Amino acid sequence: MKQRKKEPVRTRQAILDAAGVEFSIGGYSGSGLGSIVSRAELTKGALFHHFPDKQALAKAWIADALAPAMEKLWIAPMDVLSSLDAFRSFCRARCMELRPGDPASALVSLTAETAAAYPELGVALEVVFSDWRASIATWLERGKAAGWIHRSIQPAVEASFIISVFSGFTVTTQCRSDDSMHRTCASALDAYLETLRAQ
Amino acid sequence: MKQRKKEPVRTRQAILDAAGVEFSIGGYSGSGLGSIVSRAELTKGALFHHFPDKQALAKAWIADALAPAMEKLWIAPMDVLSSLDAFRSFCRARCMELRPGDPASALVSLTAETAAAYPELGVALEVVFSDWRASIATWLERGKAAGWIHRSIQPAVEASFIISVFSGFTVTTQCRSDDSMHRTCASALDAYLETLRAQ
DNA sequence: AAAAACATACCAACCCAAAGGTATGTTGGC
DNA sequence: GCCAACATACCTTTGGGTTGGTATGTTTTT
Repeated sequence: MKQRKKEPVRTRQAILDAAGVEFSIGGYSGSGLGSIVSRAELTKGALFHHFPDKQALAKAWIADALAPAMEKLWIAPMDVLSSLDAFRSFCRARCMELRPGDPASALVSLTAETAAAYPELGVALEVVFSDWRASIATWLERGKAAGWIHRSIQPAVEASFIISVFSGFTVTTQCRSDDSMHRTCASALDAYLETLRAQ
Repeated sequence: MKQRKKEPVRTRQAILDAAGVEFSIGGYSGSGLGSIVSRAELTKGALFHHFPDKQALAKAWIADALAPAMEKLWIAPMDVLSSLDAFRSFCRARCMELRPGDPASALVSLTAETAAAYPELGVALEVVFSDWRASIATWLERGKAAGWIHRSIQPAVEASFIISVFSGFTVTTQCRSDDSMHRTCASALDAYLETLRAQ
């Protein structure tokens, strides 16, 4: 029996990575465990050693891969944005990159697909949304305190709105292969963000 | 053999209805043809007589059920909205009703799930989006001409944005069972729409 | 008008591949 | 030696899809 070197953490990560690719393309129901393990060049034995079942795998992926990816690409960079214009160009950049591989796109697609049928996954995904939302709310708070965000803005409500806008973009841009829709979305968001400016 | 009375159109519709329920809950990959026909109290024979395969069934449902439903609930009512305030309360109402059964919710969820993996379905869904977008753009045009929408607004861009906002709402409201998120979304959209007002 | 001929609508049973998951190994490493 | 970390083989169910037939209309013929 051809047995590979034993590297549990590496193996686990390989499975999560493969699962991520499959989930991002085919969604949850559309991704078979067979495709996942073969993509990772492993076997079901390895998979079921690390995860009790498919849903647990998905939850682990959400918590251990998707959430960190969101943190890295969409949340952490906001810490250094100290003006509305900086935020706007940040949003524009994220916007133009919205494609199936992007963590935000995966987050949204998976939520849309599974939240109704698999409440447990919905909860796990909501956690990620929640962090995202909170980070934007915090940023808005900072902006209000520093004076570059209008006083009338309610950070919590506004953050929910912005999250929804990005979520919507990931859906509406999904049908088009060219990036005309991406540009339109980026422009529209840009125009909208201008309304947050302190006068 | 127990054979029901032959009512092809009724049968076809029953299958489409059942498919709609299943798709709205479990998505495309998550819905089996078995569940669909059993829900319709029919058999696979009936299904495959009316539709060549699963994808064709989905496409037929999109064109013959989803699109009309969108037209009826989200598009046609806009014809009689002759002020920004009327539009705002219309949007608020649609917003509060955003749940898995709503056509917009199904449209968004299915798009998020299938657009990447099943381009043909993506095209069919894009058609629905396109009509929706066009109707809002037209409404904005009317508003500009009549003077209750600000001159600087670009109807096409703005329409895309509004569609995205609704799409995003269907996703972000999906995890929560209570309607707190619905209210937040409705309020945020309401505040946003105010910025379209002619001064 | 009735019967024969044809076409449509549907059912029951089956097929095979793939699904998620289990049981039973081996093997590397402390 | 022993247990964690894998591999192999298999099991059961469900997936989409087919097959062959039968009941029901509809049309044609006489």
